[in-house]
Amino acid sequence: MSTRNRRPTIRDVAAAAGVSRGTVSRVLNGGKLVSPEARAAVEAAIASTGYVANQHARSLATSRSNSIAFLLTEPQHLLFEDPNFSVLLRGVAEELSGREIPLLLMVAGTPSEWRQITRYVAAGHVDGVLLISSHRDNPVLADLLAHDVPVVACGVPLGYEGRVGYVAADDKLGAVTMARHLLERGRTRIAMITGPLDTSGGTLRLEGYREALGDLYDETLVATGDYSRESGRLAMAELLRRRPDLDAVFVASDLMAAGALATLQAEGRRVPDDVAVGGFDDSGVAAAMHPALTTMRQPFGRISSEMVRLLLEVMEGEEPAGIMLPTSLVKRDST
Amino acid sequence: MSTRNRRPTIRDVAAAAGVSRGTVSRVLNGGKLVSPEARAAVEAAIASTGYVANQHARSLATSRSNSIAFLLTEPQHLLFEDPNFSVLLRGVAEELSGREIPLLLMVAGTPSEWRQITRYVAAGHVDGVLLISSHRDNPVLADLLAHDVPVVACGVPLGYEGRVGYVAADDKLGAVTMARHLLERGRTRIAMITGPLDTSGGTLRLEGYREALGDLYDETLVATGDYSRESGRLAMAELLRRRPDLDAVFVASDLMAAGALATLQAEGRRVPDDVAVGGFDDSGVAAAMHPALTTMRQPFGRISSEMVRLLLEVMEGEEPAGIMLPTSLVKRDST
DNA sequence: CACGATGGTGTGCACGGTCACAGTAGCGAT
DNA sequence: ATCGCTACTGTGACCGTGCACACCATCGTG
Repeated sequence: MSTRNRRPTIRDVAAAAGVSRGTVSRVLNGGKLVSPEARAAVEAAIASTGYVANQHARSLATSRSNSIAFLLTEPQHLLFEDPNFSVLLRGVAEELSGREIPLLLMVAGTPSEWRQITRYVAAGHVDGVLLISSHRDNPVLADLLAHDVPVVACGVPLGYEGRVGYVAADDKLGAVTMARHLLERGRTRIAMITGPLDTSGGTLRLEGYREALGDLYDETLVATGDYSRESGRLAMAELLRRRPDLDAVFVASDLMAAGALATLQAEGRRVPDDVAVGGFDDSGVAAAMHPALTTMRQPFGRISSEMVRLLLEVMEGEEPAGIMLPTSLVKRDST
Repeated sequence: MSTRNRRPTIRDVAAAAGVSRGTVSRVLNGGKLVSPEARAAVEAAIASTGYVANQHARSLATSRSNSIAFLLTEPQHLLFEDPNFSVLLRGVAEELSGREIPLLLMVAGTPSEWRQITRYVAAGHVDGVLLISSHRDNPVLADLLAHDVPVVACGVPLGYEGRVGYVAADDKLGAVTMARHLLERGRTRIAMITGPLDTSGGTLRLEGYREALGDLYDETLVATGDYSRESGRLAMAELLRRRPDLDAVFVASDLMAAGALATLQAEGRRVPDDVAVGGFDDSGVAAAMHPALTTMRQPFGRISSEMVRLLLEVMEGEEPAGIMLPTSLVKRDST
């Protein structure tokens, strides 16, 4: 007399409600062609039997999985270090939890994992993909598009504009804003530590900085990092070697800014008196730094919710749109 | 002449290989009763057709989903702030990526989400659950066990020892180690900022501290936080008010230690000269703090890989085991 | 030579849904 | 009375697998 008989199926519900499977199915899928009495009976039967639809059977019949993937095509250590990923992930999970759409987390850091994931996704195991931070030479995006998989990218997808939906912060304008802010503070030898230049965020922030600086721009003021704290530390050291006279630095991520700040302080530069430091992201570390970091806030909450919304639209057959969200300057103590 | 006909099925493969569906199925599932020629033919056919098994059909037939869930039963903002979660998540994803087992991320911070998730999991949509940080009053664990869902918890599951598998760092011994380290440094008025006391990590670290202090223990030296940076800041302020004479503080997480450090510095206490600070976790912020934080390293990599290994075992029908992993003291500049 | 093992293979059914289609009842209009 | 229309309901086929079972050679053995 175990209660571990069998999960109730749609047939059990139909029997309990005195209707047919078809009617139960219609109730489940919100069809309008159901009489009020039948609907009530079915709903009562569902409650009394404790019925929960079998997603696998449903997927088999409809060939839709009703799930989406959060795909990270970065070496794993970046998920580990960069807080932005987890912030995005959180936003997406939150946005999705109300909609009963399961979220699959996929991390593919190596070419062999790229192939594996592509195969898996192309096989129809997920209905759509939220693609995070794809470098330009990464073939995953092209493969997904070739298989008609709905994709929404985070950040402008270099080389695929118009063919794939995306949500991005306005990196260029943000960089312009920060650079102008530093100029207004009276700084004239403003260095920059960029992100990887094969990503849209990396290049666009550099572009904005360059544009805002105008004649003050000089390539000896620019060093490149990879968004890790350590790379910020190294890039700052390199910049100080090349341009000991610099009086400000715009760092393309808060985490790199933390590294840069450590270098500056180790070298005895006072921040912001000797060198002003501006970051990008407004991640958790920004406010906790000493001095607290002036930075450009990215609207991560909106980015993730818009990504989800857009992906669902694309999955419905809409044309992929591109959404650009504004960043905002958060003034603290480092500038 | 579109290539968008239809995904190849096991029948297509069978036809291409000149064998029956059954034989293809046997090859796919590693059955031994297949002749070498048939196996070779099937493998060639799989390659030429680009066949990928339909997971939904397979799950329907076997009533196993071949996926596991990473279930976070915390208010969402903690995922946002606490870096340990993402470190664990990364470890789990890494461990799983080699095994072709998809990982579902579920976040359930409210009672209504708990019910929803429980329903979903109990309906058989995942084969097992990695449960992260369940507070004692959380009914999710009990519900999952009641539905015979294989579960492995992170940290000792208070009240369920023996009934559910778990992987934990040795919190108590770690706390003893840190407390002794502070004693060896000659400190005698050692305060503690604990984690939430309805979690095993929270109580066990307090126990270890208390045991190591012996006669030096005094309840005015203890304040409670919730693992957030802000709570560390507040708890430290409270401790300084109660015991301005304290000369060391053991903080139950690095993030809270960062908050505590900020308070200490704001109050003009020199670290470590006036007050030594010890953390717990060895998360990314520890080495980046000023001064760099002495802390207990938790073996997150091993924790996540052992959790996965253990869960797979339980899913195979093994009895749930408990695994305790050692922590290690990382001496830096704050003690 | 009959026989039972043994290794290999093909086939029907079940898994739990969805969906197209056929069917029915009620009702107003012709 | 017949017809067509509308609102609803039931049914069978099908989605792509795995699995139990039946079957078929082959071969060594008594």
